[in-house]
Amino acid sequence: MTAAPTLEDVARAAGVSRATVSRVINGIRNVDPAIQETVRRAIADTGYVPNRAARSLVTRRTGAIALVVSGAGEDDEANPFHSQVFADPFFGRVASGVVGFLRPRGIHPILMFAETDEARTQIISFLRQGYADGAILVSTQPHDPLPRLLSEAALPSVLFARPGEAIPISYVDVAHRTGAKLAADRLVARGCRRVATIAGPLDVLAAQDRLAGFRDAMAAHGHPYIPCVEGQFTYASGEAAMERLLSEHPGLDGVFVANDLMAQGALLVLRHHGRRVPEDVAVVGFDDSSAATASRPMLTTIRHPVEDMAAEMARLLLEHVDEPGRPMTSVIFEPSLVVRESA
Amino acid sequence: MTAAPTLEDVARAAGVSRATVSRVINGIRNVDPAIQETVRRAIADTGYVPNRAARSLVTRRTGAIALVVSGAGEDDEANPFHSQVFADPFFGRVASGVVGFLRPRGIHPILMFAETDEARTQIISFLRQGYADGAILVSTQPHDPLPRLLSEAALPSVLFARPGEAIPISYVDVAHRTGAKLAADRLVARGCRRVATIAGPLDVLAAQDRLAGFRDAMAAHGHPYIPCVEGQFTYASGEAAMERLLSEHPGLDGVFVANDLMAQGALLVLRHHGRRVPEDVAVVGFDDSSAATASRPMLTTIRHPVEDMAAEMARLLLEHVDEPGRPMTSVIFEPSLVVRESA
DNA sequence: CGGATTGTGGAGAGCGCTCTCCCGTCATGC
DNA sequence: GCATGACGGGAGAGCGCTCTCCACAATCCG
Repeated sequence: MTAAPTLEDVARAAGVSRATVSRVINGIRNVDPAIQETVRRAIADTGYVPNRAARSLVTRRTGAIALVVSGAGEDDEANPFHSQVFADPFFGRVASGVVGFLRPRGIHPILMFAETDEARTQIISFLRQGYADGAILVSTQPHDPLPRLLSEAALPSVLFARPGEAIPISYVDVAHRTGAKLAADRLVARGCRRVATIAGPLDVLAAQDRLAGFRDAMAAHGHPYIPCVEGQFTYASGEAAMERLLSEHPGLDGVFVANDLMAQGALLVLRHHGRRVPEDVAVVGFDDSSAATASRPMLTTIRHPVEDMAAEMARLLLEHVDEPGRPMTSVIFEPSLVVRESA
Repeated sequence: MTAAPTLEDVARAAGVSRATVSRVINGIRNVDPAIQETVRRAIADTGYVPNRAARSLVTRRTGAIALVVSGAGEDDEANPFHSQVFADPFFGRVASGVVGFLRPRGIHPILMFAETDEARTQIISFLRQGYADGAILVSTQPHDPLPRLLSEAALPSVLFARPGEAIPISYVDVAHRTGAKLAADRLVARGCRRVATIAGPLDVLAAQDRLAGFRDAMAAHGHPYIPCVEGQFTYASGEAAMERLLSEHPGLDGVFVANDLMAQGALLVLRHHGRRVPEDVAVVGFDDSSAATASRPMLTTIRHPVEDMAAEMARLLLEHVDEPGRPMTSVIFEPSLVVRESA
């Protein structure tokens, strides 16, 4: 195999200078149409393909972006973090949204996983080396250090969900309060009178917002006091919270659970106590995750427009890459109610 | 923000030449330990990170590889190809296997989708530009042109499954005949005496091998004639094939179906005809896809070691990248029987 | 009609790195 | 003793591209 043709070769074939060929390729400045035509033919004849490394070297752009999934799953040999991520339909929706936006623009995402501090450091180093121009970060961990690291390294990046600490970084999020209100409206519309809620860990912003939103909406419906038990967004904590709620408020007829996983646990406990769902107790979850359709009865829940949010992340990121000085932005999306069986 | 430090800066700080710093970083040739130490300190002090573009330019390596999913799904606005891919657990297993191998080596895959000829051409162009050193290709389409394009462009690549045409390209595959034999053994062991099979489209190699392997194994068990109906690997074709089989051989008591999707269709038809599975008719599928656990009764099926296969693809690819002249290789994996409810 | 302005192409300087030479310094062997 | 070679370091030539600067021609305006 002979060496790949370079700009120089094309220029020689077309009888022009290297600069002119570059201009034609990049469509920068005006070039005489006749010369353009000659150059294009020369490119086709030589089978020229621009060398990305050389271009990157001078433009300081790679034309690639990283899709980073950060979190702290129980990472072990048999079931590593990345495998858990792929098994989660949420990630599929994010990736699909990102790809949908980036692909028409000729950009392909680089997949990275950050489940340990070492991995996170490595990712920052990779980005600084210029493997990608920026990062789209999906964090499954409440106090992820990666947003801060990205921000400090001044790497263009966009997060899914508002960061826990106040970090100058762009993000997209869902209107948690509106979602909680949808849940409240649904429960009230079904005629629930004694409503309680299982909140997420209250050091997580999303959990705070969902609780506050739910309480506000219920208050507006004339229910100023809503019993609440805090959970940890896990299945087991959902069970425990439901047990407690049931023992303290045996007469309840409606529960808003701050995520589907806990709701799934709550459903099980309700059944053990002989409560029928939704006849005796209506349950509304949050997230529309796979747990929502996996549980019996299937969960009525609040759905994020994940694909749209992911596409918006990609759009924001490209803006930041193109215009480094640009101020940080956040875009909030409206969730919707998905009615299934549980409420 | 000041400009990122370069090798030159580090060299100056350490009081050595650029070449020496480069040698320390790349661990090439011997460098005096004292000088090494000085250089390392200088690197830490300056916060130096090598520039990938510059390195790529001279080494002609990117240190990145592409994970390409090619196919021809019904791609439309509402449900684009990439979204179908992410929804498929098979892809998740492949990606997970690839990532598991590549990540410890500091390599992150670039995700690419090729569902149209245009996309395929673009991918070849991307690879030729040096976005990645090679490609891992998972093709969901029997007569995919991409393997040939990759081979012709002399791009290091490894396929999942043997290509339809004879193309000089490395691949990993599963021993379809062995898998079919496992199915035959299972049916015979359950006492099935009147066994039939639903094959895949016989222009697909895998389908041919599964059929041939099944017939050979059944012949060895003393059943030289096995009725067969050809399907298209789709749910609907599985239904149609089962209908036909049942009408032509109403007394059958065992079916080997060449993939799970068709088996799922077959199961439904058997139920409609009042046959109990597995009591009246035992059914064995192939692939251990999500359809296997989604169907009722759950399918006994043949499982590929997908993660291992994917990791092997990555390993082979890196070999090809490191040693361009290396002959094409194929690695065949042994499938296993997963016993569930249907047989 | 002259000077200013605009439009178009070429020359050439790097971008930051690797890697081939080359040179000086020792240890080695006859 | 000196030729020989091994070893460790420096000098510098590019890798292929973009982009600034410059030259030149054509157009414009007063």
